[in-house]
Amino acid sequence: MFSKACEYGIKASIFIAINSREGKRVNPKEIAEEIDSPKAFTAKILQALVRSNVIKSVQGAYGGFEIDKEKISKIKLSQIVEAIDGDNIYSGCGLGLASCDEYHPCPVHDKFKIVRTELKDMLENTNLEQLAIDIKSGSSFLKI
Amino acid sequence: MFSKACEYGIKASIFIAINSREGKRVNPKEIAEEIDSPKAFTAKILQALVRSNVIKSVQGAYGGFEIDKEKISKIKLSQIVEAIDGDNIYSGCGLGLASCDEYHPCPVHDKFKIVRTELKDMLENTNLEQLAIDIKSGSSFLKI
DNA sequence: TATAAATAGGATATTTTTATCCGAATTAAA
DNA sequence: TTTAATTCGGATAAAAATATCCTATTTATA
Ligand code: FES
Ligand code: FES
Repeated sequence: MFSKACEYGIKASIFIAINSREGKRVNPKEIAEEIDSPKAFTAKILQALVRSNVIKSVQGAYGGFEIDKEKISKIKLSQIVEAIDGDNIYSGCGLGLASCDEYHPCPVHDKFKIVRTELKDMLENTNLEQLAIDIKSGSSFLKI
Repeated sequence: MFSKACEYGIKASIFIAINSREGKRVNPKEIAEEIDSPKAFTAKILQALVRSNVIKSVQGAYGGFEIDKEKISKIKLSQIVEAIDGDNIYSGCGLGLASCDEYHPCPVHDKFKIVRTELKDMLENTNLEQLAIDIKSGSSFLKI
């Protein structure tokens, strides 16, 4: 469904959100350990998330990654997915036609569109704060 | 969402179904042209579909690929997807945890499960005959 | 101002997916 | 029985995704 990069990106964002709510910055090493991902690869993804304004980086000593507290509840899963995997999962044809077009539909268009829209709505209606809270309360997990 | 191999596999199966309904066998060259896919790669996928009993091959001169007429309406999209991409899209965790487990859920589990189940139901309730008919009537397309 | 801790980013390596090629095996028909 | 058309399957190549490594740059603090 999502690329590995995107999975790491989502989990990393959630972990950063948890820590930012407590005023703590985190670095790639901690993040990679917490979400069980390759550190250097994760660092690349973090850079991408910084460029697309999902997270913020602070360079230099005592730096790290963080998210403005007020922004945590405003960042939707869809922004993270789009930043890393692009919008194909939302708008692309399920069978790989050049574009998903009502007037030139692939055989699964009508049925696929419903599922795709539901996925889109789900991602657009889920924000980082919701996800961070569940981790914190121990009712969901970032690894294993 | 689906791999290229899976997209080609679905489109090829639909094209074979259309032709089998008319008693015609088709070969990888015709298939690749009709679904706009690389011929040799498509041939490999056809072999996999033969091995998993989705389609039937007839070797030698005047051979080709076909599907038993009575089977066309019985082959679900889900069988094709499973044969090529496996069952991860149905049963795997959306964030890549080792397994999707109610008792050890990832942060998006509850919401993701709903979408994943809807996708599964969609694929299980769609058969090749339905898809072939729309192509034949010109209301859906296999390429461009 | 020097130092140490941190992100940025380019180069490279590995793995997986996608794609191509070619000879062997099969088979219907001439 | 020979030929031509066809699938099968192994070997290889190319491209993309995933992963690693190293150096440059930034910056807070001693
Ligand atoms: S055209 Fe294929 S999903 Fe819309
Ligand atoms: S645990 Fe991640 S989707 Fe179920």
